[in-house]
Amino acid sequence: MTEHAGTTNRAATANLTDALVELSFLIQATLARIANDYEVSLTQVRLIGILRDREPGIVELADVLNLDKSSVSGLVDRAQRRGLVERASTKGTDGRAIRVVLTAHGRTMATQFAERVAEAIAELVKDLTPAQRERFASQAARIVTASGMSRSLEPPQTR
Amino acid sequence: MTEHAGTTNRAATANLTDALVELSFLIQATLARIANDYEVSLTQVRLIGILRDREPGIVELADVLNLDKSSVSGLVDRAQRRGLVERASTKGTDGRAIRVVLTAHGRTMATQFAERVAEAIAELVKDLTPAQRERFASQAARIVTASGMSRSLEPPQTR
DNA sequence: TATATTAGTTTGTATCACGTACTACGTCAA
DNA sequence: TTGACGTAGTACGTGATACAAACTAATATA
Repeated sequence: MTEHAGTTNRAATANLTDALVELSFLIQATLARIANDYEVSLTQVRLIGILRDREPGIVELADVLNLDKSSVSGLVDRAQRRGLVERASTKGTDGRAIRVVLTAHGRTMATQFAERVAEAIAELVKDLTPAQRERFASQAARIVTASGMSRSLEPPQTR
Repeated sequence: MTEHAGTTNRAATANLTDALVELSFLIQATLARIANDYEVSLTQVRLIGILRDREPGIVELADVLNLDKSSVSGLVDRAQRRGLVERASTKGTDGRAIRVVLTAHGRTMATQFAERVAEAIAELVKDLTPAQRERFASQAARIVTASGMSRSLEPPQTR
């Protein structure tokens, strides 16, 4: 039995599963490779990506990254040791809370990183026609939003 | 300027990048969540996925997983400690080499895992029509094969 | 045979993620 | 006001992951 249009059977599901899982590994490997060029981990990249348009506290970061706050505390420690972020005080509002802020160096890296990722992704999809690319992107976006996922690398609209 | 058909500009690239990166995080999170139900790591799952239709040595595994062989050695150690895999001798052909083989328990887990992943992915794409799903899967597959990636979770056809 | 290569392990280092326990600050109610 | 509770963040211990470098043992090759 070959795969023809409209089959919602087991074979089609397996194809879809394989394709999406493999695609996700491919994207992650791409991100990891670029992160490696900058000698930071993928998690560090997610961190500075989030910080591009926010100045969250540890708990808020833990929520966005879906990590325990103790994990984030250490994560910020290491990013700080590398000069990517700083802990800034909340201006008198709350004596416990801090804000995690990008340094100039961290901001530069975040920007460069985003560019390199965009290039790498563009290279991956170069065989698709622009129309196919657009459909593909919009369906991917639809799947993501339908899942109610919190965004991670490129936090979208600021509003 | 809004995004209309056929724009190959910066905005469209950013959309595509975001969508694919976020989709990859979504899929990975899905895999990680299921792996967590079985109290194994995502890497362990990749390992037993590969072993479903092969009996590779450490170096071959390192190649497929894109890890250092020393990493794989430890990975297999831990999987072995959990009764998922075993180190079997190559039958006299090469005194140095071993084969990494699934145990019955490991095989059961690999099968169950694959089923649960398929269900979860199907749930993610439930809003797309079958035709859209098919197109989406085939384009994803096209991207993966064009990249020359080695597969990781569901090693494809044995033929 | 002597040398080089290969398969795999071991050791040391760094990161990551978790849970628990702890400190310090805030909030709320009696 | 003060005492109980909740919250933000850190510290510590554990286990997994990944790497590089050094090592052993077996195999290839000159």
